[in-house]
Amino acid sequence: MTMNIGDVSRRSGLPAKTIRYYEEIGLIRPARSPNGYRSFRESDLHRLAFLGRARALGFTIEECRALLALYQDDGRESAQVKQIAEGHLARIDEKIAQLQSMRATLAHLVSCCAGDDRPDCPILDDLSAGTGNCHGG
Amino acid sequence: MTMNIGDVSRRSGLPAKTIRYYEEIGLIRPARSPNGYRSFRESDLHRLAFLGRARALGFTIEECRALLALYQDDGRESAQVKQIAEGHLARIDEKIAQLQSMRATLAHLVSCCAGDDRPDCPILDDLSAGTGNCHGG
DNA sequence: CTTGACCCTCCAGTGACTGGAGGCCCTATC
DNA sequence: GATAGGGCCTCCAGTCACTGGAGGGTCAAG
Repeated sequence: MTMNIGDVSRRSGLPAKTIRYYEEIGLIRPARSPNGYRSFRESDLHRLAFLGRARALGFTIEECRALLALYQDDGRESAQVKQIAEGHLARIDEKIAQLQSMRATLAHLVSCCAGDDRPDCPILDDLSAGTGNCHGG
Repeated sequence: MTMNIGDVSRRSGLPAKTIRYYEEIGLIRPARSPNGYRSFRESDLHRLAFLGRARALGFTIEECRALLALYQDDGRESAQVKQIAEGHLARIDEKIAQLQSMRATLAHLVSCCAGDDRPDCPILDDLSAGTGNCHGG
């Protein structure tokens, strides 16, 4: 009927530690067996799976909390959900842009570095001087 | 001749807190004035600028430590530097791929959501069921 | 002599877990 | 009845790279 933490861990793919943590911060409220063990129902598992997917999409814990609340709320407006998702999407785009900028600089420096047994290194030169370019420039 | 922390902060662009932290973890070793203030030389500032640029490229603190050590080491081989940079580049590529995958899923879901005052929401449907698709395919 | 800007140390918090110590519960086996 | 094992519990500490704040000393100007 109900499951122990190991069962929901296997079925949700979330580590038991993470599930305990989610309870601690109030994302789930599993019942307790007389022996003190957490006792999960299917609805708890469903909630955990929801959380696992939302986290896998990169939503923060607080966004997950908000999404869960909207999910439970029959009077929600889909605009509220969309707003959270769009905000997150914008954050992702920012991060991608930042990483791509790093990547470009770094790839250029790497391509300039001989990578042999001599000490000359355009990577260190750039970090040292901040010129931002090497021979291939 | 020497600078206080506020000066190097302005000239390096790093917050004073960060500079103190870098000292605490042994990345820099500024001298001290009789009054207890940190007393930075140009060489300290140079080191901090190096750190700032390396961090801006996303290197971890430990990688920065290794890069600084190589920078100081006349007997280095550029291959050592290149290896660190290539490792970091690979990590960046991984992160970009992961973010782009998230982005694709999320953008699709967002495009499927009406974002109006009705409760129906393909984003929540997906998080709830994990189907990974909505009407638009 | 006071104001204000600057500097100091130490402690706590961030996000989202993760690892580990120390100990209880339950089933199976000898 | 003792023991071995696996699973569960709580609580504390650590991760990464800072960041914020309390509480207090230092210094130049007016």
